[in-house]
Amino acid sequence: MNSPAPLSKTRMNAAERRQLVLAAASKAFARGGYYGTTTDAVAREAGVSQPYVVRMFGSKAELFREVFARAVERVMTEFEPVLAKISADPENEELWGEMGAAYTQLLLDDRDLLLVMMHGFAAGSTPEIGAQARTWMTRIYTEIRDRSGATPDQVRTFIAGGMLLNTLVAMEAPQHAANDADLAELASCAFGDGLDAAAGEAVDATG
Amino acid sequence: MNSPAPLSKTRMNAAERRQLVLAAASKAFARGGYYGTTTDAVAREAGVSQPYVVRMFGSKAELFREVFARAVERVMTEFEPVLAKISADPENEELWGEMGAAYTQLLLDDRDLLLVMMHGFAAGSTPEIGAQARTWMTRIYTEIRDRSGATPDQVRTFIAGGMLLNTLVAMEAPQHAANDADLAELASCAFGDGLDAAAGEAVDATG
DNA sequence: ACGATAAGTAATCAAGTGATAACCTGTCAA
DNA sequence: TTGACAGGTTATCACTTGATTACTTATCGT
Repeated sequence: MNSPAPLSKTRMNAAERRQLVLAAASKAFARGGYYGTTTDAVAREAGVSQPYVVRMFGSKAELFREVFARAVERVMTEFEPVLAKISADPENEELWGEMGAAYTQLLLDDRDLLLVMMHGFAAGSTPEIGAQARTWMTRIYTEIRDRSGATPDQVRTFIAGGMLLNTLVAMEAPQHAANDADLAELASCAFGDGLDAAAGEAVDATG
Repeated sequence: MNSPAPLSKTRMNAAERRQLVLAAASKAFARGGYYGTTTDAVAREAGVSQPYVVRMFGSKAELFREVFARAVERVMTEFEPVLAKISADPENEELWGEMGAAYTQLLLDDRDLLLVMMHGFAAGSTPEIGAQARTWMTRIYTEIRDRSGATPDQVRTFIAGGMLLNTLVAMEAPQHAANDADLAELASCAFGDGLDAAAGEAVDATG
């Protein structure tokens, strides 16, 4: 299937290589989701052989689980300081904007994380993934709720906004905003400022 | 691959059969998304042979496009009367609740529609699907905005709520709410009333 | 009756896919 | 030096999957 010429003869220790493969898998799964991504694509992205990827994680499903978990954990970590602020000053509605900004920033920083997260949720009807997806969604919800002391509806609204952002990124709305004023309006409304930075280079109208 | 014994010798005309296959495809794609669903699964669901499905629509991608389009169109149709009301009485904030209720009702009525829609959006990075996904998202946005006369942010908030509902349904949150009080709280907050009806039979904790 | 056309199916394929087994080769302790 | 283990790869498999081709058989106008 795939057998990249080893770029260098020097070897990595397993832990290092593992991180590298996880990063590659994150990128690959972000694009295609669970079913739409082959282990070979991950391997190529990582610059290793396909059997190595499979053996390293046992199975494709196991690999996805790990990538999924890392993504959610990273998101939660990024929320942490803002949640601390909200916890200290619960009345300050403005801090929710800061939460949104944190999410948007993460998106600009590493969109793959959020896309992986979304694909995990979307593949929730697949039993192997679904249970984990529910667990993570619950964790996200309770963490935000408990740390912020917000009402369920406040938390719901925030998470909902995140889901829309994920969706817009998944359909590459920012890249195509230049060709569609209405889509641009929705995107800029959802992303707030900093969208322009996110857009990167636009894509021609045929895309 | 699949060759179901013809249940009856009587034939349908193509148009009828087409609708039947589209309904089956809707169900199948709702579960697995684009990549996670085989044409054979669609065929089995429809009770026809796999080659027939492919030939009838030209390709799997074409079939999905049609299913996707029907789903979005159906959703828009369902919004129509409520949008008319909002248009006539723009100040009445309560009508947005009615929009949400319309969406929830559609969800209870035929969750497949919304799941297909979501999977279409989620698969947006696949070029064949992405362009259509963006077109539809734009259509939904402009339609709601123009017919209601609402601000972009009002519309954004509404669509965001829809995306969360889709996600929760995709991960089968209602069915598992009984086993997880926090997930149940989020779900009941997102769905509003009528969730209990949606839950149907719960599923044991291993699911 | 009959033949043309539409509504299907059976058989088959080439490509792709996750996984396994067997093998190679740096690296490092003794 | 050497030998053993960790870090990889090559080769290969069984199975799936979308698609194509060729065939069968209802149905209906004449």
